[in-house]
Amino acid sequence: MQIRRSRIKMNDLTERQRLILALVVRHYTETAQPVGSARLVERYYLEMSTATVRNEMAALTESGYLRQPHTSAGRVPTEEGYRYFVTHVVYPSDLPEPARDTISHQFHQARQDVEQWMPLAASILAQHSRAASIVTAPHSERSHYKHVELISTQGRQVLMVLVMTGGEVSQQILTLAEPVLQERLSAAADRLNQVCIGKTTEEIAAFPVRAVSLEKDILTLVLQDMNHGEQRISGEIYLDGLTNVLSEPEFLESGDARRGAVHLFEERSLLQDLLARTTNNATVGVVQVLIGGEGKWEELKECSVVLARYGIPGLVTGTLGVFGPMRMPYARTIPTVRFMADLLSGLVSETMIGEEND
Amino acid sequence: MQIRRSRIKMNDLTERQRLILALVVRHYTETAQPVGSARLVERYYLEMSTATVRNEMAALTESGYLRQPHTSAGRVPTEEGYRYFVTHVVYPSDLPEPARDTISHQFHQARQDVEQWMPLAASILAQHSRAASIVTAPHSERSHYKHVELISTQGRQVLMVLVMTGGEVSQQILTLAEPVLQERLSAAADRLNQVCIGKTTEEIAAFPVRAVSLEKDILTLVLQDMNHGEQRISGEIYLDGLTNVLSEPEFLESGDARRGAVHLFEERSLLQDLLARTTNNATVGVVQVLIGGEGKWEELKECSVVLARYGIPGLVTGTLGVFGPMRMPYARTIPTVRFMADLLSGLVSETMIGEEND
DNA sequence: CATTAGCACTCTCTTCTTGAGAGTGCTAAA
DNA sequence: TTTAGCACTCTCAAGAAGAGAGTGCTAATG
Repeated sequence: MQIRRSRIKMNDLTERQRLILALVVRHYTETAQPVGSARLVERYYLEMSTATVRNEMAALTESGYLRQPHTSAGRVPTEEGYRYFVTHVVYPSDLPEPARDTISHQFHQARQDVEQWMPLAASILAQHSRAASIVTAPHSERSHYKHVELISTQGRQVLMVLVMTGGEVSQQILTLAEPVLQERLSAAADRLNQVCIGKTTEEIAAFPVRAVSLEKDILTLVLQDMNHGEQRISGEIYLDGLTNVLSEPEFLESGDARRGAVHLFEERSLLQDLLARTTNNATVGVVQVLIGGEGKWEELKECSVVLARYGIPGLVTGTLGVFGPMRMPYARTIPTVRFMADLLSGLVSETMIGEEND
Repeated sequence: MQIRRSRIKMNDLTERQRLILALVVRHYTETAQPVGSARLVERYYLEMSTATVRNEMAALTESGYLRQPHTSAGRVPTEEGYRYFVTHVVYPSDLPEPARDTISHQFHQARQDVEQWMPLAASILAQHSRAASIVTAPHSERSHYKHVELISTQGRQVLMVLVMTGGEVSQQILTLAEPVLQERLSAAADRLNQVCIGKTTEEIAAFPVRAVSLEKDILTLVLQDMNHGEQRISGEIYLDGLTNVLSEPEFLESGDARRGAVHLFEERSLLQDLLARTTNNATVGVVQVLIGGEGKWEELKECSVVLARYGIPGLVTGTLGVFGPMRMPYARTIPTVRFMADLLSGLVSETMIGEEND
């Protein structure tokens, strides 16, 4: 909004105001209660009187960084307040050693089991951030054909399993005009595999179409599948830790907030949209903080989302992050998300780099 | 409990008592409010006075089928009351034609896309039962090897994709002692595929172990994967419609109930346990109703679960069902679950029957 | 003898009142 | 510029009172 920009200049706060803003944010994050001048002075041994703090708070309120739930209550950070806190006060810091070790260790346990990586990442992220986590599987921007397998089932139904060079797998049912024996299916698959291996969608689409009906049908389906995969913005979405969020007071009290959170978690298309619109052009490894839905998402009105992309830029990437109340311990959450993104990027590089080697 | 058995005889209710119990259940299911004698007479045009109804209600309360939240409130069905209702009053009925058509139609849309079957089943089930749905992917009790694919990635890491004859797919990372070229990997996979195709875990395990190190490693991993698949009780779990349940008054008001429901939905191992213990020896197509956790599941204290197994008995089976408040429209939910189970059974037969044909 | 009208009684739920507590803003002094 | 002092505001919890819904019991009825 323009009003916002013009009314609030980035560095219009004195050192002392920044301190007080930071302390209000910190105290509110911990207690979920509006914080008053007296509490602040007492709790943090401030070397000024409550009246001084009151004056500064009045100034911060005037500037739009704090607000009062009602006339005679303490102060609560506004969206702007959190935003200022995140950009100007929380300096990029690394996750402390012990936490890094724990996470690395937890991850190392499941190194072999590819299928466990994503749910595990989601679980660890949820556990360490004490919020809800969102992790998408790494997704290739270009698919390279590796192998197709045709499995005869009943009569004219054929199950097709398509494997890409990154290890992505997709399945489809193909209904033929007439029953075909497994041998013929295998032969067809073999021929296709020889011709298509390592090829991209465009390369396969450019093949001269042969007259052989069975192979043509399969090829069409293969292309459709590969295209479908490339069209999608992200891989499968893994979620965890919804309970963490729902037990925060914001969500216990407000039925609206709760509905929003649960809805966000159930409606994958909503999540897809959120991830696509916020991290689409984001740089890998850079943490983005979305506070209060930014007017675009009604469900996120009282929430914040901390996101980062991971993977190999331009090749395979995924998104991961955390969703919680606006009153979130950003100082801990942001480094956690960054660390997890780096960790998964490493994992993806190790596994997927072969894609370009064939 | 023994007390329960001895105090309540199955058919100790008069026709009129059964009617009143049924009406209390029905009215309470609709309104979520304790039902009083006057309401009942008025609402259902009963040809008796409120005093008579009061007497019968007193009798039903004495027998343990109804209870009063407090002295001067209306009646609410007890667990026993619901149980009696489900077993003696709701007679097995089919889902009405229009609902069947709608469901079949919705399903037909996604016939080709195997990967959409399970989430779609969960979504439809949630939508039609207006509760939360639980669907597990069909799971083979015996795995038959179909094909393995080895994909060279970085250095010593190899991605293995294993396909079974029902179309099940699993992936693992294999770390070799030294780097191996893609050609050698493909050759090894080819040899393995020729030898193992169609074999079960036991048959493969019985092979004389060759000295060739690479193949041996792969074979070990293949076996481990197949075993792992057979050990699991069910396939992946798909959930939907948690919002439906959470917007029921029971869950809006009681934080405990809400926590229980969300916890059940997040903790897959809990669900696994629930499904395993209730439907393990169940007959395919028979609907089971679990009311109030039966003392075994704290999380289900105020909830009911309606479950059925589907698939081909002894070969591939899965479980599907619905989870909601104890105050559930069983007369609609039970036929819906049964119909969905039959539908999926059909689908599985069509697709998977090939398993025995090789 | 089962059924029913009549009635006193019980318990919850909502609304209103009241007082304590926390916090503010303003003014005037240091 | 900072701070002590103070009147004022607003919420929240606890208690009081009345309405409403429903019950159980008793005595009358076909």
